[in-house]
Amino acid sequence: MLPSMGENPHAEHLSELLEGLNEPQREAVTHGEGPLLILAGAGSGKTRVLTHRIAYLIFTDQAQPSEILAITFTNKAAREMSGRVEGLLGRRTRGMWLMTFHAACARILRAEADRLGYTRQFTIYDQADSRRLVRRSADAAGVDPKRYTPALLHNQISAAKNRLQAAADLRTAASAAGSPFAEMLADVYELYERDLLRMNALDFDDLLFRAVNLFELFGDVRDRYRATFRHVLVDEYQDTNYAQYRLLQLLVADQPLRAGAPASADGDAADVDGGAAGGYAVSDGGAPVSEGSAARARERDSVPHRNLAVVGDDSQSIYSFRGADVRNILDFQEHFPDAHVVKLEQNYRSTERILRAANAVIANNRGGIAKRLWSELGEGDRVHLRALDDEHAEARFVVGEIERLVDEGTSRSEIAVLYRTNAASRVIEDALVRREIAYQVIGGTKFYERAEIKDAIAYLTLLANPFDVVSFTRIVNSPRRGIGQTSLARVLAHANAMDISVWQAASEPSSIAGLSTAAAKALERFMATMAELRALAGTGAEDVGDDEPSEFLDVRAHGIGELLQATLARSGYLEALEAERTIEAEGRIENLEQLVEVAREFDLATEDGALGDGVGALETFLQQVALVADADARRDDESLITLMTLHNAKGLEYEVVFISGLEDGVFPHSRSLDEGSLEEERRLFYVGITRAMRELYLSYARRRAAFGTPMTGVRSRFLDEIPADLLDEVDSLERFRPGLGGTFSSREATAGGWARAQVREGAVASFRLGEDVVHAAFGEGVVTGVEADGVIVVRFAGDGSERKLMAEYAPVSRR
DNA sequence: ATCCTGATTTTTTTT
DNA sequence: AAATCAGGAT
Repeated sequence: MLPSMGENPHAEHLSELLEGLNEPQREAVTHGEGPLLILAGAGSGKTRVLTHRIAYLIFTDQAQPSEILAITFTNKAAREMSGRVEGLLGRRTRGMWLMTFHAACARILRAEADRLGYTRQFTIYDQADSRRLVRRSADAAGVDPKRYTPALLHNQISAAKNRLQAAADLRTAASAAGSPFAEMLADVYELYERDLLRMNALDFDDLLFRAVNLFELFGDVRDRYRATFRHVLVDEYQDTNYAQYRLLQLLVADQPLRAGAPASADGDAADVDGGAAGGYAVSDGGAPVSEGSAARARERDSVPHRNLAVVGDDSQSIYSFRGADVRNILDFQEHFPDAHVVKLEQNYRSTERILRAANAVIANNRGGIAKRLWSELGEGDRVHLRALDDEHAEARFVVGEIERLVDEGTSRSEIAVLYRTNAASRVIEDALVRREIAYQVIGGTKFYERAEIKDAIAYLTLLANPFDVVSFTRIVNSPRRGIGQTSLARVLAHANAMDISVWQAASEPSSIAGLSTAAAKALERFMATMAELRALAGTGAEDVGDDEPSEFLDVRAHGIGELLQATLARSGYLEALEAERTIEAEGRIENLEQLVEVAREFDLATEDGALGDGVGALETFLQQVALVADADARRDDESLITLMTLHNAKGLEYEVVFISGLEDGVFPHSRSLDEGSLEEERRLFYVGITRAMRELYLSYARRRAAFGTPMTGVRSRFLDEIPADLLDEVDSLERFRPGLGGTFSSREATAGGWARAQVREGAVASFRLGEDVVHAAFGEGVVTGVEADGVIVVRFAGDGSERKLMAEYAPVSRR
């Protein structure tokens, strides 16, 4: 299978490519056809292996760039990998698909939208948009929003989608189980789905779900992509969910190999929507296949090639809350019995002591694939552990230590402070500001989630997709135009009744029943502005509201930057902000200017027709904006300390790492204790530890304010899992160990933060199967399972949900 | 329709 | 402590 190096024109590249790789790395890079599982411990050079493998496939002529689909989880990772592949290949990366799951699916769906009953201008709703829509659906279904919050309902729907369950599947299951909660959920899900389709919109989960639908319903489409992507590579495979697994399955293999897939993955295919199979012309133009490779692809048959290379580390699986399933990586060899397996255990990042701490911590998890990280970087310093009086003292300690390190010559860009929840950044920020140390916070309040940015985007979105009710609702009265709740409701009702787009309904205010003259006039002015902008965007308004897919807006003539600027000016949005004359408004204006700048950059970057796929520039821009997380905006600025959550830190490395808030209830988080997902918290700790190259600082506070009220806390149980000889624990006097004469034991005191208040003292945790229990938050229930480690499974009467609880710590008792 | 005020709630983690 | 929400006044 391997071409001999002598005949290969790239021979010198090849040896260069393999130089400096260790044995298992080289094995992974040079693996030929067929499934490949790369178990890559933290810091073991997995990105290197992935990028070199891509280059190797191309140099050995096993694949053209356009035949490679490389998938990451974040845009940042995609960009990084793209840069590195370019470094190896030069310009030969053109045509390669190197992007996130969501971006790849969005691109495919844009090209094939008509097959599923959408137009190519479909909107992508982020979580906030989706939630707003769920709220409306729940409202329409008569659900009490107090009892079932839109957030809870959306989570349930999202989870269902990640399991590839459509509303109809939930309905079937609900009837079978006779659960009123499930019936209600199915109601909301149905309404939500109907609205999404009507608005020509997809939520995040739909991107995956609909892509799977597409491949399942249309074999020809699936075959086309299957033939196109001869090699599929996936990074962070431990974080894939069922939908992603299924998608890969469809791309590289024939049958679903996993038995016992959650519920009926087949039932939903028919459910996509009424119009799905309804005779849309098969589009040929949208196929993302370049001329040459298309020809080559056609020569090959569509027999699944099984060329799937996945890289991951089960010990770093930390996204189960969003549907990720570690089993995907654990069972890879069952899914692909002929898989070649490579283990990367040599770590090139951290000193020995840090790795020993990490190994010791993760050893407390059961199951998983045995790995033992080692490095040649020497012993290194011990892990620093500090106990502080409260969170302010902790922040001062962290900042003081940062000042010392910087004085000694450490670059600020080499220092990161990690915490469990976004809210925890505030105290540390305060301390940094006080000492005048520049920093950046990754994640948290996101640029693209700011109201003014979302407003601006909504304007553009409505121009592209006249069906988008969410965007319309958002901007119709922003800035204030005198179109309030009542008028808005009338417009929406009218659009609904007449079965026309909101745009069309709003364009003729006179025909809307019950609309006040003032409101009608305001609406008329608003729509005149929008029509103007739409004309500026390069399209007549005549196709708006038709069910026929409209042509893409041609903004090429002006550019999106200009369109955006015109939008902000003519809508009166900027004017309204300027009139406020507040510092806050000034900040908003600055943000908007930044967004215009982003749009201009986009215009420049796509000037040379790099857009491809025959997709409109505006759609592409909006899609790009919808799919970027703020974590991508990390700057490698020399002068900034970096603050972020542990989740955001995955994949990164720093010379010096602080992990703060190591208290039970904070980390591990109280909520995860309730749900019995302690092992995932431990993996998160493992991820945090392994970010550190040289120095690792762990800290906790004995007292910490939760919701404004101070609470006493206990140091994290995870700290006791690190062998004492690895620790440098200066504050030994105040250090507390259970059973050594402390005033409380870790059994009585518990979960920090608000959960602590719910805990009764001395509740001895022993529950039996079938016992009736009552929980402080979830109400009455019955024990349906008793697991190891004091974990019990309880089915609650209230909502029929089944939850795993830590009997010892959850506020649950016999009744 | 909009603004003000007091009450209530918030803290996982994110593509 | 801060942000969001509900209800009532303007």
